[in-house]
Amino acid sequence: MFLRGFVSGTAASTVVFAVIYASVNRKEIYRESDNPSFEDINKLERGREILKYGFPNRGPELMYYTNHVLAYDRAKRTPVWVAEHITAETLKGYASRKYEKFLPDPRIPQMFSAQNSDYQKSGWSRGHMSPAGNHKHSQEAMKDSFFLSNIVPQNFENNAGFWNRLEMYCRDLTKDFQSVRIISGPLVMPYTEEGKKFIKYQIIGDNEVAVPTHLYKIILAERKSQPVAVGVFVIPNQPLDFSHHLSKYQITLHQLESRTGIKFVPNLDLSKTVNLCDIHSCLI
DNA sequence: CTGATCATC
DNA sequence: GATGATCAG
Repeated sequence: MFLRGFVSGTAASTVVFAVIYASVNRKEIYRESDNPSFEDINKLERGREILKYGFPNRGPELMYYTNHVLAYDRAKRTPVWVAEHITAETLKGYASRKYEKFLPDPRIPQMFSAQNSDYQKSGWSRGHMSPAGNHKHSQEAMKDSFFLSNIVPQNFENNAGFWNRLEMYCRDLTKDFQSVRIISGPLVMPYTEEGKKFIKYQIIGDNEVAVPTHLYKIILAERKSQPVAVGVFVIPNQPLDFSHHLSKYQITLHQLESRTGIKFVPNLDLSKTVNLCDIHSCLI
């Protein structure tokens, strides 16, 4: 079974603590800024003068929806990451995707937003990060999931196949765990050429939506209010044979952090290679 | 479940 | 262009 290797992985516990401590750490930062020193006040006032007429604010603010939260990448016109929380209860219901269609997110300024026309005839399908199937308890929640802010250009066969199986696996986890939290997103991985590293990715449509080279999911399950299992998946955005072993697709926590914007605890060893699961045994 | 596409109004 | 039926993995 999937679960065995899943729970026992050493990287698993590392990421559990990383996710949990991230929020604690932010509170400490806020506490410091509540009581700034004189030097900090001088910097703040000087900074306000420097930035008097504005500045390019590229820090993605969190966007909250009925049943998911995301950070949006205005340059790539895709989410940076999408977070969700599912339980056996929230997966029940009769909400259906037949009532919904993909729409540009009205909360994203048009010049930074993807349009359906970008995807049509691009060769890439519109792939949910927070899946429609995770919002069956609420038609409104499902409607939110069809905003293009939750969508990434994804290989069609991968979307209907391997990625779909991974989403099904996440839902299955709620049978064994009281609660499952999932962070999903697109990833552009570098390649090496003549000893140098490069990043290259396709852009589609008039709005130049970025096609990721990979997709990832970070899964944290919970039992008796304790996180007891976690998995990190990084899979290429291409047709995948279910029987193929993905051990070669390894990634360090540092790479994951720098490419996704997800923040891990400061004292974590980010050079540690994440132990990717043996997908073959996972999904059967 | 995951999607696109085509006929129809 | 919107909608619903149909098709495919």
